[in-house]
Amino acid sequence: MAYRPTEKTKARRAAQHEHLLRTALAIVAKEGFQGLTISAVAQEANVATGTLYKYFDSKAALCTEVFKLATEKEVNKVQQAAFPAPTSQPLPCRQRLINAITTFAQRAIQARKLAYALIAEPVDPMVDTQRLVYRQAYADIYSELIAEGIKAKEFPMQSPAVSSAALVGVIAETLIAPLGRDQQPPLDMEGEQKLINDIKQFCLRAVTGLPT
Amino acid sequence: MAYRPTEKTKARRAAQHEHLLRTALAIVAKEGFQGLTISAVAQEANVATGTLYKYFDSKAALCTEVFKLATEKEVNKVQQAAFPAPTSQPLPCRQRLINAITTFAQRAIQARKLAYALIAEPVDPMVDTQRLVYRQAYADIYSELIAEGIKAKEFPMQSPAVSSAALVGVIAETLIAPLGRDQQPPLDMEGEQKLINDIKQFCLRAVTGLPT
DNA sequence: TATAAGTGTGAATCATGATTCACTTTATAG
DNA sequence: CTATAAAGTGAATCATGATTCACACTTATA
Repeated sequence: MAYRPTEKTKARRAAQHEHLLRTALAIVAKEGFQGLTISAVAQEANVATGTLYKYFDSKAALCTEVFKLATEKEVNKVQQAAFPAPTSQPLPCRQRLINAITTFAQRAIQARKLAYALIAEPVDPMVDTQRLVYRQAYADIYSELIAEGIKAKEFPMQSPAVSSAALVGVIAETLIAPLGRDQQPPLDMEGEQKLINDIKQFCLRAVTGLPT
Repeated sequence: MAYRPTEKTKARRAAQHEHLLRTALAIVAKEGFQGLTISAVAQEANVATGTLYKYFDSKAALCTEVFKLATEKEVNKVQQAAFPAPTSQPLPCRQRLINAITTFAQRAIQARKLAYALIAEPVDPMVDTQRLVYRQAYADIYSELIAEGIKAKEFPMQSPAVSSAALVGVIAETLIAPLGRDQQPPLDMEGEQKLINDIKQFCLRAVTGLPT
């Protein structure tokens, strides 16, 4: 009689799903969540608006998936910086903290609009919930690193939960918020290095309790 | 011939303006900017929607005024904590920093919904611009205090602009963001003190570069 | 009291953008 | 080729909430 989904059609469906998702991500990276409308995605992806709804239950669902996609990659990079594959010569926590912050900062500056969208851009509450998860993912990395540093006596006693959230706040406010809001001219290379360095020093003092 | 505004009518107009503004503020304090709609304000204030437009050019203008009203009071309190009226025995910068942070934290916990609305709630871009001003007002206080502390050799060399923004970020992320998003049960008195203390320690280490 | 200007009204209108759905097209199995 | 299920279409519909405006009511001068 009839029709039955096959490997080929399943693959096509998955490919389309990915295509739409990446199109949406590109829009967010260029214009922020403000520019992420169903019709914009449809237009950019050369499909009709209705098609989007064959792949995503709602705009909220789409936003969530976009958020996840963007998040995973970024968080992974920072995770690797904080917890590198073990080598013969293990790095001290202090150095790994520096690496994590620098990695985050540099990637954020590279894709400032995206970083702003993920961290700070005002978005509707549905997406904001997802953002909480995202920030927590970062905080968890720092939290683990700080706990390790305390145990190793590298860092003084402190609440890893509070300190890690604080670090996320520092970075969000110093680095990302000013970048994204308006069209402030981008910093030159030199100013950028100085900014990252100032942030790094602040975070180090805060976590280590030592003058830098 | 004709009509001319008089003292009495001007006063009435000013009173009405204030009444509407305070009504709007009350809504924000209770429900956040999410609940701030023209019709909600009208209803609460017992006027028609059209009346709002006799007093405010647009919703954006109303939001801006609400923001300012709420802001000024809060910023003033912190300002006073950071720069108290000079006494015979001037306080060290370190202590004034502690006072400023504590003041902010306690007021935020008192009126958590309002604090969340002002600092972190996702709002439309028009209001977000105003928020930038608000955060900057806080940052300016810290910035001046830090600069003074550096000059007095209480604090090590650092960028006051970066450190002050970082402090705002710390407070926003650790204190306010977790409070406002969902309906997390409020902390008990003890947990609250511990949280404030952890934040205080973090900030002190960051600014002074000394173990606490 | 007559006239001009200001204030208040709230239903109607707009604007934006998500969501639906009747219909067309495409892919698969017999 | 034919029947069936899925994918794609896009104009029409909904939902939300800001904004307008023709009209009624008040207040201040002459």
